[in-house]
Amino acid sequence: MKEQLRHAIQAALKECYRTGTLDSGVVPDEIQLEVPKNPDHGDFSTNLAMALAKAERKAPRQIAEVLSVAMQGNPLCDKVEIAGPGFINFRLQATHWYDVLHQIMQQGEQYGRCQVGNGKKIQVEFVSANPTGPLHIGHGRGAVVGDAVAAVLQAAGFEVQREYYVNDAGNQVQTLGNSILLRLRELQGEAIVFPEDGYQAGYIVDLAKQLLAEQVGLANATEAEAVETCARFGVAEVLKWIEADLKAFGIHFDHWYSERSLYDRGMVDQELSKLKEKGLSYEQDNALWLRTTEYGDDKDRVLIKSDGSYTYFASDVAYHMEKFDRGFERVIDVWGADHHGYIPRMKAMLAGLGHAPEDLEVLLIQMVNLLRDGQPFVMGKRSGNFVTLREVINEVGSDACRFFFLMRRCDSQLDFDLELAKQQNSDNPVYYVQYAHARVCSINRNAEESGIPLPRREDVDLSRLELAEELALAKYLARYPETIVGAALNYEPHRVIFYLQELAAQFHSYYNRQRVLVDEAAITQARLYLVNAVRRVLANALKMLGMSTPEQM
RNA sequence: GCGCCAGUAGCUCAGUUGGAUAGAGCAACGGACUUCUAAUCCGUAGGCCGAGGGUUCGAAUCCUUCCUGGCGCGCCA
Repeated sequence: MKEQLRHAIQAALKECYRTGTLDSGVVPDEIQLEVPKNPDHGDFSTNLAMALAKAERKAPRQIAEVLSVAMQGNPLCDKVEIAGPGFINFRLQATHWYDVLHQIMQQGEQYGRCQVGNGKKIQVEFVSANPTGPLHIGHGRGAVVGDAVAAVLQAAGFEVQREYYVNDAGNQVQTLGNSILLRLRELQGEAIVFPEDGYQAGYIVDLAKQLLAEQVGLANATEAEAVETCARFGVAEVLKWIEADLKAFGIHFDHWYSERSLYDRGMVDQELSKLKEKGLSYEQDNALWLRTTEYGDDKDRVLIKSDGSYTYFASDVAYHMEKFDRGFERVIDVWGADHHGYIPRMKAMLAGLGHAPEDLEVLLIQMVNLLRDGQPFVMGKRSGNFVTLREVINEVGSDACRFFFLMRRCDSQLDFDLELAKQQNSDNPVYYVQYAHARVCSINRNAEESGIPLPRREDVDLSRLELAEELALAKYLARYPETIVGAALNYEPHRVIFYLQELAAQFHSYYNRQRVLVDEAAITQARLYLVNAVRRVLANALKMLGMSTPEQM
C-alpha cells in the first residue's frame, strides 16, 4: 500500500515535469514516506517538497501545492493536504484499511512474513557459552536475543541456521577436568590443595560424585589421562545441562559445532595454511602472526604461540572461515559486550580474505546487572556464588523472562532484579500483551455461546467499522509487516516487543470503550472480524518470539 | 593513554534511520466493575533530550570538543 502510494507520487512528480509546472527534473531515488506521529497529519506524509526546494529554487509550500494538485483525484487518496513547512499529507480511502483486515484473515499465520531476505543463507551463532558450568543470567539474554534475531530474520524471508559453538578444546576445559579430578580425590579421602584458578563452584563436586558413582577407572591412568577423562566427562554433562536449560527456554539449535572437531579434522591447520598462502601470516619470535593491522586492527595477532600451541583466535579464525565455506552469505555472532575488543581482528581477518565487513555482524549483548532486592549480586563461575539461568526461568517463567530480555535494545545495559521480576506476576508487560489475546478469545467464546457465527469474509460488511479508533486499529495492524522487516534488517527484535505493547494498548482501550457483541448483527460481525485480526497479529508475533498465546487467563 | 557502548520525566526505557507540539511503563495523585475477563481503562502531574560548538529549510538523531558511567585493550579464554 505504501509502495502504491509511492509510485503514485512519483508519477505525479513526472507529470509535473512533463507539463512544466516544475522544471528541475530531479527525481529522488526513494521518496520518503512515513506514518506521522500525529494522526491529524494523515495516514502517510512525505517531505518531497522540502527535499526539492533547493533544486527547484522555490518555496517548499509552493512545490507542495503543485504536487498536491497533481495528486488530486487519485483513487488511492481520500484527501491530500499541505501542512507545516511543506509536508504533503495523504489520507487514504477507508477501503484500503478494510483490505488489510481481509489480508490478515486470509494469510493467517503467514501474515507478517515476507521475502525481502530472498532466501539468502544466514547463520546466527549465539550463546556458545563455555561448557564448564551452567548457563547464567547473562547467557540468558544472549540466548533470547539471538533466538529472536534468528526468528525475525526467518520471518523476513532469510534462510537461517542457529548454531552453538562449543568451546570443548583449550585451557578452560583442562581446568574443568583438573577441578573435577581434585574433587574426586578429595571425595576418596585424599588431602588436596585446590588451586586458586580452579572452578570452586559446588557443581564441580556434584560432577565428581557422579563420576565416582559411575566407577570410571582412573587408577591406572596417567595424570594427563585422568584429567582428560574428567574433562570429557564434565563437558558432556555440562552440555546436557545447557541443552536442557535452553529447552526450558524454548530454544533449539540446528547445529552444535565442536571446536575440538576443528582440530580433529585438521581444519585449523588447513585454514591457517590458506592464510599463509595469501601472505596474510608471518613468523616472528617463534610464533605465527596474522597481519590484522593491514585491515584496521591495532596490532597483529598471534595464531600459534612460541610453544607451538594454538591461540583461541586461531580456532576462531578457522571456524569463521569455514562458516563461509559452508555457504552462508552472512554470519551473525552474538557476543557478550566484554568481547568487543575482539571484533577488529575478526573483521580484519575476513577483510584479508576478501569479505565485506558486513558479512560478519557482531551483536554485542551488554551486561546484565543482577540484583536482588536492589543489591548487586556478584557473579562469576569461580566464586561459586551465581544465579543460574534455570533458577531464574523457574522463578519468573519463560515467557516473562523472554519478554524482559527483549524489551531493551541489546546494546544497553540491563538491570535485572530477581525479586522485582518475581513480583511482576501481574505487573509484567508480557501479561498485558497476552491478556489482550485472551480477551479476544473470550469474546469469541461468548459469541459462540450466544449462537453468533464468526464472520466470514464474504458476508462481513467492514464499512460498519465507522469509528476512528477502529480505523486506527486497522492502520496499526497494517504496520506489522514493516515492523518485522525493520527488526530483521537492523537485528533489533525489541521493535516487535514495542509494537506488541502498542497494539495491545490500542486494543485494551478499544475494548473498554466499545462492546464488540452488540444488538446490531452487522456491526457485531464487523467488530468480531476486526478483533480477530488483532488476535491473529498478536499470536503471530508472540509465537515468533517464542512466547505462548493463552486463550484464557 | 587508546578503543567500544551508553547518557532522554523521580526510576526503567522507546523514539519510524534528519521531520511537525519529544513518547510509554513503573512510582505519585484522582476517577471507572449489575453489560464481551478490572492482569483492564480514563484523567492529572512530571523535560536545558549530559554540556558547548558546528552542518541546514529542520537535530534527541549527523560532525566535533569536553563531562559522567560501564566494559575492553595478553604468545588468556
